[in-house]
Amino acid sequence: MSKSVYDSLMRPFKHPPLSEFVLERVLYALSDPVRLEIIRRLDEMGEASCGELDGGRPKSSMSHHFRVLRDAGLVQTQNVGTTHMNSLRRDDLNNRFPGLLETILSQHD
Amino acid sequence: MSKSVYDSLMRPFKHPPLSEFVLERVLYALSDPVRLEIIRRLDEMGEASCGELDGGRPKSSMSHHFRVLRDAGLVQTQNVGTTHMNSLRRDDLNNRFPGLLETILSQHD
DNA sequence: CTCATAGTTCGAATAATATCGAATTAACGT
DNA sequence: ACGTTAATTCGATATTATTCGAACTATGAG
Repeated sequence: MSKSVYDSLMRPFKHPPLSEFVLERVLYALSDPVRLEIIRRLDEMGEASCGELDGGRPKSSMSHHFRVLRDAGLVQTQNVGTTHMNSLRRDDLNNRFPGLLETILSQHD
Repeated sequence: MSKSVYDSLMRPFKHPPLSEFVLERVLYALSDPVRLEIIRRLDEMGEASCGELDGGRPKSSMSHHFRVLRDAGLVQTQNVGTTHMNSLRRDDLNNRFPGLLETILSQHD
């Protein structure tokens, strides 16, 4: 599911394995407006750096939110040069919680 | 959607209208293990009193959790005699957030 | 009317989160 | 090496939640 090819690039961050995904933690991570917005943008954009997604918010705040999202298994972050590229762990999420991500992302207003 | 017939029975509790449902609030309400369990039991049982769903937990704690669930629009509570009967606001939820409740309830482990 | 039952509300203690500046780390360009 | 950029970690503060006993409310039974 996760690409072992990229493992070395993702070393600095803990990306939990499927077996450690917890539904409550995923729902909690998505219950914050800032984090939900991050997920929506990543859904549209495919991938984005942290800087592209702050809405003028301090980096340290954003970093915190990204960590919550990573810990929940929603986002994976890989170092590419000096920036951190984030993307959704779509396949992993759909494998562990079928339909959940798509259903939440399909909600509007 | 909500039955006006029952309005008088539900007076003591504020049940938000569809227009006030907020996705983040719903996700937050479900991110607590106790509350998620309540929702799962209500899904199985159809309806239940508060007392039937406490797992030996204090009444005041349960009352708090039910309030969070009501405020999010997940649960409706009506006074019937001396007990409070709770049930899922299935139709309202499916109307406002199509598929969300079912998708979350279909997750296991 | 009195008592018991079912839940709520209040209040206080504890715990968990959020926010953000400052210091830190890492990788790149020159 | 040095400076720059990108983002994390640290630490402090503030906000918000959780928990639960005690007091309160409402309903029904006797």
